[in-house]
Amino acid sequence: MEQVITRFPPSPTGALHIGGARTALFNWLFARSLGGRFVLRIEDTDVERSTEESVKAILDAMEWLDLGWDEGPYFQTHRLAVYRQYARQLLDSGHAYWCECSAEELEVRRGQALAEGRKPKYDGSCRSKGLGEGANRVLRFRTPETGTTLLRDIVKGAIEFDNAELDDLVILKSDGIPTYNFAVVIDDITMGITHVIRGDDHVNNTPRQILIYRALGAKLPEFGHVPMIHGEDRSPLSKRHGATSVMEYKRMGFLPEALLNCLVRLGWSHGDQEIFTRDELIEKFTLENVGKSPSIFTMEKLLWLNAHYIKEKRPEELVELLRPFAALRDYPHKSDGFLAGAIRTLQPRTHTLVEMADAMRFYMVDEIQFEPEAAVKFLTADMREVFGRLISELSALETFDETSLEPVFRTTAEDLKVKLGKIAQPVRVALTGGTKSPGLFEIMEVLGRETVIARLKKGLEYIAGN
RNA sequence: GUCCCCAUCGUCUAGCCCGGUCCAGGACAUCGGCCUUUCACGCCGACGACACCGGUUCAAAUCCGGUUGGGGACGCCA
Repeated sequence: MEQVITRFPPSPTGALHIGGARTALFNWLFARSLGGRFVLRIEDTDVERSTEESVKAILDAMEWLDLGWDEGPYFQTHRLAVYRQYARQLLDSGHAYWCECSAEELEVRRGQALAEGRKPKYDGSCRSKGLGEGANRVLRFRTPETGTTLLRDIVKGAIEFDNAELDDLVILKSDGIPTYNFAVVIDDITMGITHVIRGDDHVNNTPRQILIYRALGAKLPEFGHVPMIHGEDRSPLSKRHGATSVMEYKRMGFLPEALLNCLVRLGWSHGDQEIFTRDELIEKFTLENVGKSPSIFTMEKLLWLNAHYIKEKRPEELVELLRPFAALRDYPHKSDGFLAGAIRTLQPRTHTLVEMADAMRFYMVDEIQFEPEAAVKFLTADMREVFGRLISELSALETFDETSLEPVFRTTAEDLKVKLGKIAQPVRVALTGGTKSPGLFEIMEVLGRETVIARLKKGLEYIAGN
């Protein structure tokens, strides 16, 4: 069987967004699952809007998501000679002709047609003029005026188009640069693409592209049009829906595996399974299980998935991942071992790396701030005795860890005839500044005896000062 | 306007192709409970959907037609 080759062809007019990332993911998964190749191609024929920065941003995002490509990145602007050669072939075989209608003129005609409720298609006025190449002329494809073109789509099924609905599309602009519909076909042919997996906003382009394949006598690839991703208002995801760029999710503290897992489940499913490892996805992904209807992207499940992956990570890995987020805060330097210990206690209770970086504040700073309300409520005079007793017990403790700490608190509580819960909250406030935190004993083990005692004394000072 | 696509809980979806096992299953979110030194995690439970109308059939979420709703395309953008 012939080797599968898929491609992801972003146009570098902005960052890699959620929708594009999912398309890339599907192509990547499809190729990987079948032992095929995955090609990255930059569609930069829109010279006006394409930028270097966008190229870099897209590559960075692909890298962050770890969607590696086997070929490319190819740039369409580097392949102009190839397109011209095929355009020539089309011209020579009578499948294309030069057109002298100006862009302005066409704009007017289009406006009129729309206003009159007609389909705004090119009227074919230069079709039989037999024009040659010249300044300000574009090359148009001669679309058959009758008949139908059938698209057998892997996800949508068979779709038939009336050729009469199509018009003579421009394939070479007046500056000699190919248009999208032409360049894609030539690239997909010459790069040996076997499966074109893309957003279903392209289904209407497909019959035009199929016609070009035919005119060139080229073999058709398989097509799979996946539904688009929408925002909560059911319109296609765009800037006004908030974060749409992949890298924004990185900045918000999401893990790539969580984003990927979230994206793959938008439109695709494998029974009731929600969590997939990369290998599982490669093993289980099929185009047949891609749905036909558009889906809405929300952060709810992403947050849950991210929390899940954070819980699963080794604390040591999280130390690395957290570094850039910690650097954004005024934290003093701490050893990796200390960091790993702190992180381990935070893992079950944070959804994002940003949350975690914030939550670890009390581990990091030398002087913690008491939340006023918490201090007033828990750092009360009756805690004097408790704290005093704790400080001396703790100082005398041989080993200072979770298991040795617990009995100290239990016996102290018993001796002083109070419930453990009664002394836990005040200690928590003294240690962390607030009323919510990881388990008391795990915190203490991470913080270490010295810091714990120092903070208990600070608590005592606060009590004395009131 | 013309053409194309889509339609199951608030959201992501299973089931639909090959009608009965579905008074529709899972997950997220929400609410309640358990666990518990707080907050979480975890566990248990609740809420909650086949867009509508008609047809075919002994039987329809599943097949057919229409309606409505949503989306896409109609560029010398991609």
